[in-house]
Amino acid sequence: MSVRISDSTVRRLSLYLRMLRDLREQQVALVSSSQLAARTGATSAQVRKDLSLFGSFGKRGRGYDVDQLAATIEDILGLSRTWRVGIVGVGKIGGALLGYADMLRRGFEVVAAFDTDPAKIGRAIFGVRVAPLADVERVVREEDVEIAIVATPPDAAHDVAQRLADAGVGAILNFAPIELHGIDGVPVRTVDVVLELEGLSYLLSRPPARETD
Amino acid sequence: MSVRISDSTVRRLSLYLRMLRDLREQQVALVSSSQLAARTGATSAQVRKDLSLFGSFGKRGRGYDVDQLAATIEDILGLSRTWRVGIVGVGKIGGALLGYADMLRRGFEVVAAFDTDPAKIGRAIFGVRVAPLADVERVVREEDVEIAIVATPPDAAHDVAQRLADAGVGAILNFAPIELHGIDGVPVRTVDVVLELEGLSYLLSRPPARETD
DNA sequence: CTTCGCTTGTGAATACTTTCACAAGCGTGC
DNA sequence: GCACGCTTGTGAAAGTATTCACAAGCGAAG
Repeated sequence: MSVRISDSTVRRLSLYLRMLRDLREQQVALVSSSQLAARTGATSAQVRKDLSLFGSFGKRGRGYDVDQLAATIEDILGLSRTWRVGIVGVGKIGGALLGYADMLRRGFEVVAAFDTDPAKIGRAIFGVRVAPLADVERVVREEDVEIAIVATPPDAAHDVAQRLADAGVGAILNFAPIELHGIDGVPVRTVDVVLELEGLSYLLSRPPARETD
Repeated sequence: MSVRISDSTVRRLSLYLRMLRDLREQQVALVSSSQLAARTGATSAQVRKDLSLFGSFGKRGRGYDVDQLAATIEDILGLSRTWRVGIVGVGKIGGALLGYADMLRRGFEVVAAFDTDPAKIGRAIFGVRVAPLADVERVVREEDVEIAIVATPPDAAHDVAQRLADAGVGAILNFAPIELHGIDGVPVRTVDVVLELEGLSYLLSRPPARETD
């Protein structure tokens, strides 16, 4: 039965879920696909198609039950639990992520942090003690780190990612400006701020699309 | 002549460019589409197709001239110049971006920063003086901010983005965990760390794809 | 000057995503 | 219990993106 679900569908599911949680908080009971679409930048047909890939959750003529749909998407995305996250590299970006309260609120708890800088090792930052990178294998095992965030300089990133994969981490979120691939069978996603800026640069450099053309 | 260029193509062009700049530094003169593909996670056919959208830059039998192709892609992406960037919200993430040296090295200079916190206003962080958010219109004009980074709490983000657009900013990179749309004709990209983590959570929650299935 | 190895550029084919459009169905009101 | 307004679920159509596969062409070697 299981179809391959595209990345963009998963991304949209996250957005739907975020909106559903808001609605849940506001005690709204029902929501239609077009309401979901309006605030997530999708179309109503897309919302329905996305959801239909996993089952039939709505009531014709009424819409979707907010509580139930939220719970369903949480299940689909694996968000009915808290994930244990480790951060490698407690520099500017790694440090900012360590203290990013939204992560914990949304189900990702930072349980370990690593660095090579002796000035940082041993200190606790936002309640997490920074361990030496050398101990990464042991700490990943002991703390049961499931998802790792790589926030090292680019030249260290590939090596670190491979060590994390070998140590048993299940997925990696990479902030180093380098393409990480061929890391075992561990999925890697890269967040690259400058890449995003370059995309905007491209748009700004095009002759602005005028109506009359 | 101008075709619509997809987002993914632009993204890949950025990756090619990054690799070409490395090669340029190492004095490599020529590169083939398959070499470009290998380190960027694309296929060689895709590299050639991407480039062919803009013209014919290679030499059959030899590959692409590194210097010339780098310059061409820089032109396409609008990266032969430095862009003036403003950051709104000097919290953990905004502050980290302020000091992110890679941005400047790759052509994005932070020329303005804003916050509402009186403790931060007036202080210079990484050489940039923090202005009160109230002055955003004036400072954007005076400093000629072309691209703005929104790193405010989510409930302030939409408002801030609209003010930036009205003040003449040409593009927005949003770090607030909220979908920003309907901001005039100004392109907006959102970087959402938790969204990426949720995507990984989905992958980790699927029954691992085995060969024998 | 010709052959050979290699690589580009690109139509055609395939795969994937999104949009369309409408029958099916739910619940309210009469 | 019937009709009506509204919304889902979904095949089919349209639109995009990627991969295939090969002729065209470059340069080196002989």
